[in-house]
Order: sequence, then structure tokens, then C-alpha cells
Amino acid sequence: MEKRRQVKLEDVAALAGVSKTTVSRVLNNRGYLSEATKQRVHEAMEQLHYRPNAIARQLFTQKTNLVGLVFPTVNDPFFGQLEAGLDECLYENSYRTLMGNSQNNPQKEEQYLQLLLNHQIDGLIVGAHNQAMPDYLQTNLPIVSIERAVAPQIPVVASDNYRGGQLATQRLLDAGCQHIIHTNYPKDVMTTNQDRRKAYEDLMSQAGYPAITYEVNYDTPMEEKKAIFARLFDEHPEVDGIFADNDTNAGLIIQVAKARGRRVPEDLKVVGFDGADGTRILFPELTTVQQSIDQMAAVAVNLLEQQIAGQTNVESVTLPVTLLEGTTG
Amino acid sequence: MEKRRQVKLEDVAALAGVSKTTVSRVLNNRGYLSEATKQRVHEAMEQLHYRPNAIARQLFTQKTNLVGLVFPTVNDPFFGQLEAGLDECLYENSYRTLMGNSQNNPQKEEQYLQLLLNHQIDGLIVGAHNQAMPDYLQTNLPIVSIERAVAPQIPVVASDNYRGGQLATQRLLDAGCQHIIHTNYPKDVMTTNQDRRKAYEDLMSQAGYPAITYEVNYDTPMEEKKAIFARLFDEHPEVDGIFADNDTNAGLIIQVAKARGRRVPEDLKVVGFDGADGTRILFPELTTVQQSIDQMAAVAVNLLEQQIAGQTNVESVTLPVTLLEGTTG
DNA sequence: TTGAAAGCGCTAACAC
DNA sequence: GTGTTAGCGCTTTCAA
Repeated sequence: MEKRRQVKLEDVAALAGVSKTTVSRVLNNRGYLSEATKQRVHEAMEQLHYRPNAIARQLFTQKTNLVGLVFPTVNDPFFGQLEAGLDECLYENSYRTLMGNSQNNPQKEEQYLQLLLNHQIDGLIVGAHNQAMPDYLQTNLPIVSIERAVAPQIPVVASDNYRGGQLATQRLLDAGCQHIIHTNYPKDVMTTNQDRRKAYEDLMSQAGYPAITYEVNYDTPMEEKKAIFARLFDEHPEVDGIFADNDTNAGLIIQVAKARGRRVPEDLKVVGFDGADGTRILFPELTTVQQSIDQMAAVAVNLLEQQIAGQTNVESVTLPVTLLEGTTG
Repeated sequence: MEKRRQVKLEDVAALAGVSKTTVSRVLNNRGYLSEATKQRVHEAMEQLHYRPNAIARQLFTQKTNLVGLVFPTVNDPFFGQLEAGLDECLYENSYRTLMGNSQNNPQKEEQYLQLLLNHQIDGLIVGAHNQAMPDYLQTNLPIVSIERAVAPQIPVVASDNYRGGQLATQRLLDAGCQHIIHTNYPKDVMTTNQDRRKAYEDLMSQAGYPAITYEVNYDTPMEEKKAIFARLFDEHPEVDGIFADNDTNAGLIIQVAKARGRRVPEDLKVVGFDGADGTRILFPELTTVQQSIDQMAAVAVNLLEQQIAGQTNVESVTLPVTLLEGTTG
């Protein structure tokens, strides 16, 4: 493959009849320069279509302005909105975004992290939903975690999941449900979703009802998820309310329920969790607990900025949730 | 800010008692090396937790293994699935993904492109939906476009949009609709969506009906979109069928219609376009034209690979679409 | 089978 | 105001 010869600083210097230093100064607008020189250099740059080589600069400055994002997938209303928000906020702080979709595969997540680190990223925002917590996260690389406890010293941005779980469960209880079932990740998955379960269990216990949780992992294929929900209805035909830990599962559950002749909300009430914008457009009827997704993104970037600026003891942040009234629950 | 001193190749060399060259050779598995040496070097690397600096390597090799993605937003069922697919395919080809959400803002798109180019990316995949076609796209950087004609020499991966438009319109005609309205981008937006409109217009003309298109831009805020659709119903109360150029608009239209007391599909039939997985979960009732999104991603990466490998005359690819039977149309 | 030295493109002391 | 020079961490001729 032919290597295209790039216009470099030296070429600009030659054309403008100055030294590399001067061009560099013009480029970075540093130091004293005569207007005439600036002018000539700018002209030379234009003429040659000069574009500075970020790699070379990065090698020197040890700063890449790159932030890595590691999430299960971007193909999801919640993560999609979140990553779009992160990208936007990072952009405003003049960072570029390196995307890594781990597909909830621990091995892939590790590989991604390795690669991102090799790329000398300036920071990392993680929200992958698995247990892999490699010890190279123990570097002093600025890291922010979203909805997931990674390590003690890493700040977490999360919704008030316990409160969300309360809102959802209470809503179903208020609607008169007596047999409420919950869906969530397996207990060993270290995500803050577990707080939603905790709230559900506490409220059910207080109300004197049994708490039953069906476990569905993030990377469970869709058909398999449907099979699990079908089993739910087989094993618990008395179910009259379901608190799903995310809207996608809520949608799937409603599909399965309807296919079995259950009417929603007459025979079965369903409350979801997330309330992403995309979901609101396609499925506005869904009653759900809405997270402040855009705010999460903004806060996360802010916490990362703080760390990059050298601040230590960056505090975790919990954000409020609201119940969104639909017709399914 | 204190600069963390990184372990470098030289440190490994010192510890292993060999030269930098040797370590580099071990790293890249190149040249002849005695097993004993390899062993010692590997041990030293482990001991020091050595991680090669990709930036330094990139400066030399002029290859970053980075591919830029420029799309309007990742917060959308279609683009979300597409970018997730691209990221996955690129990952398999050992490329990392640099994300750029242009928000359909030409200025932001240009800035993104500049930044991506400065980062010395190895290739670019674009699907932004605006007219900005900067002439620095005329570099010999490998580029693939998705669903958008950028420049003659840049290969495009697109669905058979004309066929899709036919399928959708014909479906509505077959269902007995006589007043079918279409939504699409303004005519000057250079996207292949215009082929959907063309098909609609051709079929309407053949059937002897007038063709009416309401124009909605990608970046139109949601409330404004709703206002446009409300206007649609005001101006054309006789409408009995709508072919929306994407599922999100279809969803919005159905919301507006229902709010005005129209029953779908009894009073109004709606057919969308895209058929992304996420949409299928949340709104399975929607009749829509499904694009082969995952395949688009795979093909796009393949075309990019071809260009990176030095191949010229890379051909554009058109992919098939299918009508997905729902209950709304 | 291994090492010395030059250089990728840029920046920043330190001179003048 | 501007230039000289060294060096960021790595790879690769070329020589031994």
C-alpha cells in the first residue's frame, strides 16, 4: 500500500521561510509573534492544506483528548440515549469518544479495555454489566462508572434505584395487584439494578405478599427471554402485576402476555424502568420509572473532568427518578 | 497535574538485559529470537505491567486502527443498531471505533470530520444526513457512505429504497386506502430516503391519486414534528393512509392520530420504514418496511476494508428490503 | 541471533 | 521575535 506523504509542519516552515518552532507557535497561538509572520505562516498552511498530526502531538503532550466508553451495546434505548448524551457533553469539553460495545461479554470487555488503554485515552466511562473488574482498572486513569459499582475509589453515577423500585411496586399495589412478579439480572451481576429488586422485596414483604423474581441476563437472546416470560405465566398463572427492571423486558412481557390472551392492563398490569426518549415515542402507553438519562451523562462527564483536572475524592452522585403514568400499569 | 511516568520499552529492555530492538521484536513477534530471550523479555513485561504505547507506534507506522463513524445520532433505533453492528464488525477486523454524532448540524459535522482526520483515522464511515460535503472528503482517505450519496467516487451502502417505497405504498393501496400521505425529508437533503418518495409518487400517479408529502427534517424537535403531523390531519381530514419514511415518525403519527380520536388501523392505516430490532420489541404491531441493518453494517465494513487494502473502484451495494406485516397497516 | 542509531511529526527549553 | 536542539516511545534498516 502506497503511503500518502503528509504535509507536515516542516513543509509549512519551508514555504513560509521560518523555522518549525515559529509554525508550531502560530499553530498553538503561543509566544510572541509578529503579525507579518503569522500571516505568512497561515498562508503557507492554507496553500499546502496543512493539517496538524494529532498523533505526533499526543506523543509529546501525553494527552489524547480521547475518552473511552465501555457499555454493553449502543443498540438499546437507554444506552443509546446515554451514549449520545455522553458524546455530546464530551464534545463540548473537546474530547473525542472511543466506543466499545462489550456485548456483556467479559472477555470482550477486557480486550476493549486493554485496547482503549493502549490508545492512551485520557479517561474512561464504564457501564458494562458484568463482573469482570480487571485490576488494571486500579491504575490512576480517571474513571467514572454509570449504574455499576466497579471499585471503591471509582465514583458512580446512578439513579435512585431503590426509590424507583418503590415507585414501581407501590404503583402496582395501589392498583390492587396481589401477585406481583419482578424481573431482574441474576443476583451476582454487580449492577445497581439490584436496588430495584431490594425495594420490590421490601415493599412486598411489608404488604405481606411473597416476592418472586425471574432472572434475565442482559445478553440473553430475545427468543430465550420470551421463553422465560412464557414460563413465568405457566408457573404463576395467578400473576396480576409485573415490575420489569427495564422497558425492553416490559415490552417483551406484554407481547408474551397478549399472545397468551391476557389483556393489559385489565388482566395484567405492567410497569417498566428507564423511560428513555425513544421508548416514549414508540410505546407511550407504557407505565414506567423514568431515569434522568441526559443528566446522568452530564454528571458523568463532569465527574470525569474533575478527575482529569487532578481532583481526588470525587464523590458519587445519585439522581432522582419519576413515575411516568401510562396505561399499562 | 502530575504526569504518571509510564513503563516503557526501554525499562523492559533494561530489566531483561537486552536491547530495545529485541523487546520490540518480541512484542511484534518478528525476526529470529532465542526462546530463552523471549522468555526473559516476557517475564520482564509481566513484572513491570508493561503496556505498549499505541501512540508511539502509530507515529511510526502511520496506522491507527481507528475508524471514524459520523452519524446524526446513536440515539435512534436504526442508527443505534447500525452503529452497534459497525462497531462489532470493525472490532472483528481489529479496528477501534471513534464515534461522532453530528446531530445533523453541518457545522458540527465538519468539526467532527476535522478532528477525526487529525486523529489520523484509517477510515471513515458516514451516514450523516445533511448537505455538508466538505472538499476535504476528497482526500484519498478510505470512506464508505451509508444511505447517502456523498461524492461520485465514494461507495454507498443502501437499501433498495425504491422497492421499499413500492412495498409500503402498494400495501396501503391494497388495503383500500385512497388518500395516502407520505412523510420524508425536505427534497434538498441528499439521502436515499428520497427514493422512497419517488416510489410513492410513481405508484400514486399510476393509481390516479395525488401524491402529498409532508416534509420533516431529522433534527426537527419532537414537539415540532407532532405539530406538523397535527397540521397534516387538519389540512387533510380525508387521509386514510400514511407512509412514514421511518418508524419513529410512524410512531409519532399514530400518537397524534389517536389523540385526535382516530382509530388505527380502522380509520387510518400507517406503514413505517426501518424495522430495527428495538422497534420490533417496543412496537411489534407496526407494519413497516424492514431494512437489513446488520447486513448493511457488515457490507460497509467490508467495503472499507477493501479500500484500506488499497483496492480502487470499490462498488456500491444495494440491499433488499422486506415488508413486515403488523396490524397498523 | 542481537544491538546501535536514525527517525516518525510535533513541542518546548534555552539560546540569540 | 525567532531559531536550535533534544526528545516523546516506538520500529526498522544496517551492521555485527
